[in-house]
Amino acid sequence: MSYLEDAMATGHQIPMGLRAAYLAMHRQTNAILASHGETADQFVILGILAHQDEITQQELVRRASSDPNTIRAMLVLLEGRGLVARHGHPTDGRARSVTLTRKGRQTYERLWADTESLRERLLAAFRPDEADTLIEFLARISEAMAPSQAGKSTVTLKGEA
Amino acid sequence: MSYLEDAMATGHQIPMGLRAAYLAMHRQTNAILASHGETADQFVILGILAHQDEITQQELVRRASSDPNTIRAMLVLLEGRGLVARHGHPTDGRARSVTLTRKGRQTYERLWADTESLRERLLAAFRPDEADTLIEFLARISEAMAPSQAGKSTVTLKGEA
DNA sequence: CGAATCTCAGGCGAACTGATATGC
DNA sequence: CGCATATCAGTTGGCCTGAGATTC
Repeated sequence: MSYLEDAMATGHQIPMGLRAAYLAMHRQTNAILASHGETADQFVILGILAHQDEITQQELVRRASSDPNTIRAMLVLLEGRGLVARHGHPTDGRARSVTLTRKGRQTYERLWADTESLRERLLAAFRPDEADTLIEFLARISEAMAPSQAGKSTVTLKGEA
Repeated sequence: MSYLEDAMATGHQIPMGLRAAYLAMHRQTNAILASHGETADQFVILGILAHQDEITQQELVRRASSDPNTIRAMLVLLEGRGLVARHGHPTDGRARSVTLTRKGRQTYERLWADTESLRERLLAAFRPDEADTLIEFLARISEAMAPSQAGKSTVTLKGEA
């Protein structure tokens, strides 16, 4: 195999591997949470709020790698079930600040416990230093795929930091 | 931070990082393919067929990390647009073997070219040896998240290979 | 017979586009 | 004014469950 064919194969394997890994994790998570009437994506929202409460929907959009319309629809669902609450932002009249209700926090803690075995299986596959490397690699992918990077290819990287 | 808290944070960062990376890539791919009326997931199907034609839907399900109903629905769409064809399997009467049409192959080659800059941006973020490591790490995640591994946690790994 | 492959009907969460209202 | 935040209507692709037909 030539150098170019190697690069082409690698350029194909990373997206396909990333896809397979994410979908496998997403399915397993959904399978576990389905018995509680929850989804993996809702679990993500609750998790973000559990770690930092009282944030705007805009901030939720950013941290959940989602978009305003999707986040709003999910919050409407979660609010209807009494897991989150939305209030007007104290200083910015446009914003809505989202918080976990007590029921929401209790629900999240149970879901976190139920998904413990999943995280164990994940961590068991990596040494501590490997896990750190993996996390850094994943961050590099996110950065490289960021919308602001559109149009910037290998060549244009020359003049950058 | 204690050892346990470190492990907990890592167990949280890997799924969130994986999610962010995949969604970012998926969005960028969809954004590029949208002008051709294609989706990233359809591009995946075409890519699998382009690399190995004449496979069963079952095999497509496995390689695309999908499920039979989804694959069928997507193939119906692709077949309606003349990109793929389905025939009865020669030896197994239950199976349907799927092939790319000439139009399908031409379409795929154009989509592959259009997404070239995306793969370049991805590869530019990693040294060749890092890319290999990343691919191996992603494969480990898929393996750890495989449905057959359900119920097997860290503890049960002791008696395994 | 059981198991595997595919089809079909129906429903749903998530993501998108585009337009709109409101406050910075 | 432009810009940011959020809402709303509508559409879609993708994924799921559950059922069935057919074939191995």
